[in-house]
Amino acid sequence: MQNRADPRLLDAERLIQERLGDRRLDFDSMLAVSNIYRAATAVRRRAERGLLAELGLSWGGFTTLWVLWVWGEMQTGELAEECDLSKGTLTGVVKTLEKRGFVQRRRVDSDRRRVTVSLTDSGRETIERLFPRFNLYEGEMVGGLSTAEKQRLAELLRRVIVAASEQ
Amino acid sequence: MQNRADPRLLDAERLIQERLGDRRLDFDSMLAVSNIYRAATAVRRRAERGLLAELGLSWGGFTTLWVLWVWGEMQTGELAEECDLSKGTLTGVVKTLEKRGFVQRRRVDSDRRRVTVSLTDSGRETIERLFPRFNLYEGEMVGGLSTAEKQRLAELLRRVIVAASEQ
DNA sequence: TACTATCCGTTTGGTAGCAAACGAAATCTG
DNA sequence: CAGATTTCGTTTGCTACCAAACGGATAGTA
Repeated sequence: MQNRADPRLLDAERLIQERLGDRRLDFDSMLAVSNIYRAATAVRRRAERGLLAELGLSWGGFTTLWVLWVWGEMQTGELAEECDLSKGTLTGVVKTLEKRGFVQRRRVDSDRRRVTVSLTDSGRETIERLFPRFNLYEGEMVGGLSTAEKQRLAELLRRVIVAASEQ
Repeated sequence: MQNRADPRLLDAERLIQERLGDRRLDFDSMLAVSNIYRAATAVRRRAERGLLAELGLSWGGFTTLWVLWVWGEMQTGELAEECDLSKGTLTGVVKTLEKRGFVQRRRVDSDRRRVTVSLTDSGRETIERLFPRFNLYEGEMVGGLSTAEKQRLAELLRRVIVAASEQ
């Protein structure tokens, strides 16, 4: 365990250590997990406020456009999984994107339970204009890390994703 | 850039590389950021479904109880910042926790704009019983990592938090 | 004192997000 | 082919979450 006064820790982390220093708990895991969550929130907020708000897009809306751009027309279920959203949530997100004219729904003739979603021309233009800027934001947010560190970070997180997704 | 067929990548990462391999973009940053977000979602969902749902607590509700446990009675504004929530959101979360009998509000006499929040006995019992189990979950979710790797992960994320929180 | 500006927590209006229930469509079984 | 089961996407009911507007309270200024 690191020293309580370690200047590399965030203020909150130091305070927690002061308050709970004598309790028996897994500090390393706690700090790793809570920093994952804090980093995700910070990243999302920065992108939403600085970039996505211009177009009235939420993080989920942006992700959906991005996935459709990369994968092309998809069925709703697949799309939800790829966007890491429940299918119920995706219905709402797609509805919002449809209202904005970015995507369109199409019922599948061969199986009329199914619905596919695809980008409209406007949606494609939007994501093609937006993504390079988004990618610049991503670069800024991890800009303090070297290439090797970014890859290391991604790799460590990949293992957390796998472990946390089990069961 | 890593090889497209690199088996260490998640399926989605491979597909994205296949689709966008010839576009000019910052892949390392993209993978780092998107894995931060995916890991946070996975971690949150696992904790909510496996543990917090028992008590009808959301992630935000749990965080609030935890912060109050560590810091003691706090003013609303401070509490919101520490929980990484907007003050409007915190009002709602505290309202829910109050309904469940876990926290109580108190108006400050010396400045009647202010309100403090503190744990009730029931809230304290709840968090004291819950946190060790939560900490075990945290340990499982990063269980594939060595102690040094957990610390490394936390440290890398710390730098992302700082960079993404600027401005 | 009055008048302004600032500071706080809450409210408002909106989207996001989930689990569970639902209805329509397809598939399986006998 | 009829009835049961499974598989889809949507709807429902709820909490969470934010930004911005709001209203009461305090502090600053003349």
